[in-house]
Amino acid sequence: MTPRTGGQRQRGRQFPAATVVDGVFRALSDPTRRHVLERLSAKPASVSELAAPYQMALPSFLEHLKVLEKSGLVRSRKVGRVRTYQIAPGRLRLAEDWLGRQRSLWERRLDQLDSYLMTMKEQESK
Amino acid sequence: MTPRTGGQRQRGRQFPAATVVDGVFRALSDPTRRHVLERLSAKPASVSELAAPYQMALPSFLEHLKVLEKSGLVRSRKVGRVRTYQIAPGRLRLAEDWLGRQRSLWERRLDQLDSYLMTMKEQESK
DNA sequence: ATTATATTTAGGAATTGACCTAAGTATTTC
DNA sequence: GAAATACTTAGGTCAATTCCTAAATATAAT
Repeated sequence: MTPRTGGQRQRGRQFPAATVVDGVFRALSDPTRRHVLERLSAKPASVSELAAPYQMALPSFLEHLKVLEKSGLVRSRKVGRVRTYQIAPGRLRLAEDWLGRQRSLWERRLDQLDSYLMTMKEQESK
Repeated sequence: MTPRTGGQRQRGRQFPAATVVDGVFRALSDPTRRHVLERLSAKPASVSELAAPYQMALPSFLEHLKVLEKSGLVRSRKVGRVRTYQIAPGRLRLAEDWLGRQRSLWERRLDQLDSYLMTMKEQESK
């Protein structure tokens, strides 16, 4: 019953438990989505208001909103036929924290050994 | 010779000029890649050293390193047959800045109007 | 010169992501 | 209640991502 019958070994991702952070960074990796977030920083807005600046078809744009909401970066509520989106700051801080932690770590390091192996001659590689 | 002959209108992405930030966030959206970065925060390491903890095939793992390097988050140099990777702090700060800017913006906002439309009843939507 | 080591390249398959058009559904408005 | 309005759902294409195996290349060691 064990796998490994033939060709493929593993198909999906190496880390099945994609953390929340994954989703946040993925959501942020798209310019449209980042623009939307910037827009929402100013104030909440409806789907059509948010979609207006883009020439993208509505359903496509909706996908982006779904990604954002699933990542926890925004929340939405529907009142009547209008759905309004709003920023949800929590997740953002999560990403920021990861980055900050990392940065502080390696900044100290790099400061310390400044160059290490790497600076020994700048001999390119590519 | 112009497109738009039939069905499809636009194929690629809406923003052809994917900024540097795009790549950085994308690179960060994968747990393997984040782990590698964490690892490199401690000190530079070779491909095989970095790959060791993962059961992934080497070529697959190499892909991740390439993504990281293309995003500018790490740099590498090959000496002899060994390629060594190292953190490159610049890009990271870029991402951190974007996040920080955003956060400060909306934190102020949310503080101000605290609830707005959204809190009017918590009527779910899903 | 061989053999071992450390990557690299080539080539593929499955999934996911980002778009699209067309056709709903639910709420107002008139 | 008929027609707008504001999303939603369904279904499809194409490209990029994420893994894989097998084979190649470059260096180092013997």
